Amino acid sequence: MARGGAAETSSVARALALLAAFRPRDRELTAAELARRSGLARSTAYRLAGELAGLGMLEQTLGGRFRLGMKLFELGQLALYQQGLRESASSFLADLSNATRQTSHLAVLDGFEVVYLDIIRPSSSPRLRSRIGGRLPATVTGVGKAILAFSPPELVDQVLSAGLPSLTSNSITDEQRLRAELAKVRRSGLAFDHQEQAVGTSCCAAPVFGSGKKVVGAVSVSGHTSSIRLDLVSAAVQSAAAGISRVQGAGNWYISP
Amino acid sequence: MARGGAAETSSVARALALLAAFRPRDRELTAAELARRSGLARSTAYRLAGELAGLGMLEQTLGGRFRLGMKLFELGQLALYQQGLRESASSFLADLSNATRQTSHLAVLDGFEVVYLDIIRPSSSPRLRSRIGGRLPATVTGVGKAILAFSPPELVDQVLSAGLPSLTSNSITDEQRLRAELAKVRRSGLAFDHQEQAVGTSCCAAPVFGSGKKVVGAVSVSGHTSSIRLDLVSAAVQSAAAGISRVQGAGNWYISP
DNA sequence: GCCGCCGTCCCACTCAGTGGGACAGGCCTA
DNA sequence: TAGGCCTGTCCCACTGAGTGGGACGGCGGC
Repeated sequence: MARGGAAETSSVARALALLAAFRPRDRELTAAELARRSGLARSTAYRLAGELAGLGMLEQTLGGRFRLGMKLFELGQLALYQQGLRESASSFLADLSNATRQTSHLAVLDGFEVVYLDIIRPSSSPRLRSRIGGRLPATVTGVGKAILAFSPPELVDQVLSAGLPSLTSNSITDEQRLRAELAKVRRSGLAFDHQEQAVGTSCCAAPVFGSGKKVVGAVSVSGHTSSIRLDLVSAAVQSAAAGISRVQGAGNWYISP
Repeated sequence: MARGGAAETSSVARALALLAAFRPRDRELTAAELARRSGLARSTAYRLAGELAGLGMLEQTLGGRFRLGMKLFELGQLALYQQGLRESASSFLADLSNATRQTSHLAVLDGFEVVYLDIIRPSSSPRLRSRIGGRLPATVTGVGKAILAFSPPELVDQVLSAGLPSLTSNSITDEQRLRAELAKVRRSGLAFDHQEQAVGTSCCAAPVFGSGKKVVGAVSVSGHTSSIRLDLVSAAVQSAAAGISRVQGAGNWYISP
């Protein structure tokens, strides 16, 4: 064999590089395009893609192009199901959206970023930029701050030392300010996002706890800054988070011990 | 190297065997359990699982056990997003559930089975057995029959020649009877499931078309046989399917050409 | 006509992946 | 307490599976 053009070595890493070559925009990619994006040799990419297609991880369309396969969706859904979080949260999220007439989110922390597990948007409400499965830096989102505030200090240190990204002029980029913010979140049980992730969007979030009172995620309600009253929705967000925590087996977590 | 215990050869196939070892029930598996289920050597399974964990496809919990990773969910969601179907269907599905007060489904065909892309259950409605990402034989479901009825004859022949599974005593197992049923579906634009997939559950489905008037999936409303009036929901199902088809770019598909 | 890019296939080389085995530790039952 | 069984974890010699360079024909634009 020979050295991979850039970095990857093992076969599985190469195969994953092919899958990771897909970005939200593109629906189908040619084998040559896959080779270019993954940095693999053309013939290798071609053969690997064919193999992945045989396994259902990719699908080959009539033009010989490739797109992400249904098996991938199936496995991903299984991953979610096994975490159990979304299942127990779904009805609470729906109630939350109905009551507030705003978009509600369920997210977990993965590395230094939050991943959205579920998003429920009332038909009346305008579409936001968030997407199920999408990810954002934890420090600029309400859900991220809600999770971090109740995470072990070592984790917070790691996240902070990785740098504080800035998505808008409101994003918190100062470490001390963020620590103070997290302390406030810890006291109130609520995290807010005042146009820190996107201009014109505000959000109110609360942490969700699992067994052992360990934080496992967060829920939020967000909407256009002009159309959402954070003070009015905060109680609903908090009670939804508490409800999900209860189902997750956290018992009565709030009202500081 | 040496022969795989059972069948698989390539590295990626081996890695996928590890992922496929997970079943809906189990949340976490030990490396040894993974080895047993996948038929791989213990040391191979151990190393591969570690590699997959490094890539985010698996997650390693404190006990050294493994579970499906968040990256998998992310990729699966991307696969769905790129198909575009669920996005455009979501509001129609929600309307459908609201209007009928029953569970609505969106499904596509994959091989000889249907895969559920989305399921919306009104909070009042009891939980059915269906699961997002779950699959069932096409011939015993309303959505499956709706899709098959408008699929190329060759595909129907393939599905039929693969055998007609029987999940309840109502499942159609006779090829001629199923062909007659599909013809009826083609005329009416509606497919029904009278306890053919599960005893006590009935369903009404309609096909969804994409560009070129090609069938791309189906929507359905289903509920407990005693609580659902199929004749009353059929119009709603049909109009929802038509709406999704319109958004998908199928134009006016119905009213036979 | 030429050029560039595509999908597809072949094949010799070689090193990455494989699995047998070893070791320590945990959890049973006896 | 001793024995058995099953873990997680690591090492390492062997080898065949995976790699990528290259070739071929077809397609589309200039």
